[in-house]
Amino acid sequence: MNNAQIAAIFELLADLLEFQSSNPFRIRSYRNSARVISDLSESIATIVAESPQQLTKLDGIGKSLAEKCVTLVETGSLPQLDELRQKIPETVLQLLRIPGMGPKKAAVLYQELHIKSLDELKIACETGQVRKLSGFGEKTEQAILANLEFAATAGDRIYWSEADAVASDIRQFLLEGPAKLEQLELAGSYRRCKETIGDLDILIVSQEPDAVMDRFAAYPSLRDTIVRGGTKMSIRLQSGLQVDLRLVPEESFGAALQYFTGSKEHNVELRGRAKSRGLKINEWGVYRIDGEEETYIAGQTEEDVYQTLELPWIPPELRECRQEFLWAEKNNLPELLTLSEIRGDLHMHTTWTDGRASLRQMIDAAITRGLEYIAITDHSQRVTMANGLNSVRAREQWDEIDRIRPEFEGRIHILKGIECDILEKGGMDLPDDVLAEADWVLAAIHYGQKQPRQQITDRLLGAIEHPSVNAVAHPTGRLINRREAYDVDMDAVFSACKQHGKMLELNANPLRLDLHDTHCQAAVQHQIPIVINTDAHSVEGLDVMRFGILQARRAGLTSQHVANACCWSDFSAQLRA
DNA sequence: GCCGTTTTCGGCCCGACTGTTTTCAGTCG
Repeated sequence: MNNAQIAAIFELLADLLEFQSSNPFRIRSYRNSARVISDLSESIATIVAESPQQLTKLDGIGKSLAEKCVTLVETGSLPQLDELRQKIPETVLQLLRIPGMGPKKAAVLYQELHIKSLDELKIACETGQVRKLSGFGEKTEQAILANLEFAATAGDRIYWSEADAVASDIRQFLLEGPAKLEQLELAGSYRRCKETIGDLDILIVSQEPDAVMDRFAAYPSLRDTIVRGGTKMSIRLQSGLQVDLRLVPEESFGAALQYFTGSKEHNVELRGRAKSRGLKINEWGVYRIDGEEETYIAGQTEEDVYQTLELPWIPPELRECRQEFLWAEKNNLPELLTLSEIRGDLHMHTTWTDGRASLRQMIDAAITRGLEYIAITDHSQRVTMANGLNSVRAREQWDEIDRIRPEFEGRIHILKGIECDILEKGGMDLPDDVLAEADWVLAAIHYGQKQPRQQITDRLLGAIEHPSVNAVAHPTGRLINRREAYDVDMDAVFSACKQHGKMLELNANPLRLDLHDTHCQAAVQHQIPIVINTDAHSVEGLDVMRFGILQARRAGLTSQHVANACCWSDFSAQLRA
């Protein structure tokens, strides 16, 4: 049983306990542990095998949850979970996905009307049974009917890049409205630059709140208004995306921005720290508590809020309650990587295989984007679908690069590269003598992704040990929201990269973002250089670099950790070494 | 269920909005 599976079981337990209206803090413990376990780069199974007492050293995992981890690893099941499943059919959890439907209401529906699915709920609403229940009314019944269709998709998160496009559009729409806005900022997971976004949060300071909300209500792709109060309004777009808008006073803007940026876990930690100092933090500001008296002491800027806890401002990308408080306490926050620090891009395709732009077009586009060096890395022959290069064509392409290099002398350095497949049976897709002629070799798995853990791991280790390979491309193979990562022992991959001096790619494609941020952190701990590449299949594809940068920032990476943030002379020296 | 320089019990972040209620519970973020 791997970490993701254990985390999923703890999440399910939390859902089932919530449905039973168990102690909310107990539920939170399960959710916390799920988060900690899925963020962990070490495998729980390995810890259980080697030294199970280490489990309780993990933040948020105590005696009880540690025992459950051991049981799960050793038996693959959990008696407590089986018992709960006996009592509550898992399908009733669907009810919780309806906006406005929480555990209390869902439990009443299940207990009073024996409703176990969305279909049954629809019939009960249409026949007017729901309104008769205590605590329910006609409006609730109508709201359930109106929200039922969202239940199927609720919880679906969109890519950060998509959210960014929507956010920019709404921002512009609001700024162009008649109401004067003194401040406008997007908060939430969008501001933290998470891989995927559940909804958008907008904070505004304005003297004309009604006019702002009227403008918001007139947004062209609005589908309906969910709530509208004095300071808060929520809408749903036609795409299903929810957008929350909040109006805050000037003196609260920083506190609100901090609060609504989250993460929840970061805020819980922050408020705990405030409490121990006799302070209280909410979205309106920081208050000193003196008996019954509450005195506002800060809140206009985020810096002010952190300052009251003697902490420096923490970049939003780091606010996940991982290491940021430890860094901040020592005034040792990393100087996070920026796009302008990137000097090279070492993974891109051309019309020689499945790229849409020619070799020259890609080179020109890289120059336009200010890159100092690039590697042309078309697919190898195994990727037949993409017209992958065999030995002959690979050498032809490299000869072509040799021929045109002088034209670009002094403008850009071009590496003769290849994205060479790691074959299903193990080994590289091109002969050693061919690979030895390349300047830069990426090793990648495209086939046999469903193989068992040991087989995938062995294939990767074989590639890492190969003398011509420089880096592993998209090391886990996951596609966000579409395909799970293949099952691989990342600890073994890290050790092998460290031992053989190889790099790991952070693929900047917003669908991939592979390595995961926690893997990047683990790689840094192993002193493995990260190389952030676009994997561009077109000229425009080179522009996804910025998404890779955001991922790197969330991992706490600085230019020191990233190989292609080096200038050409340092990078080429590193290659020769 | 976790945690501890208020340490083995008693806390655990906090406020807005809605609908169903006559003062508040449930939900959400």
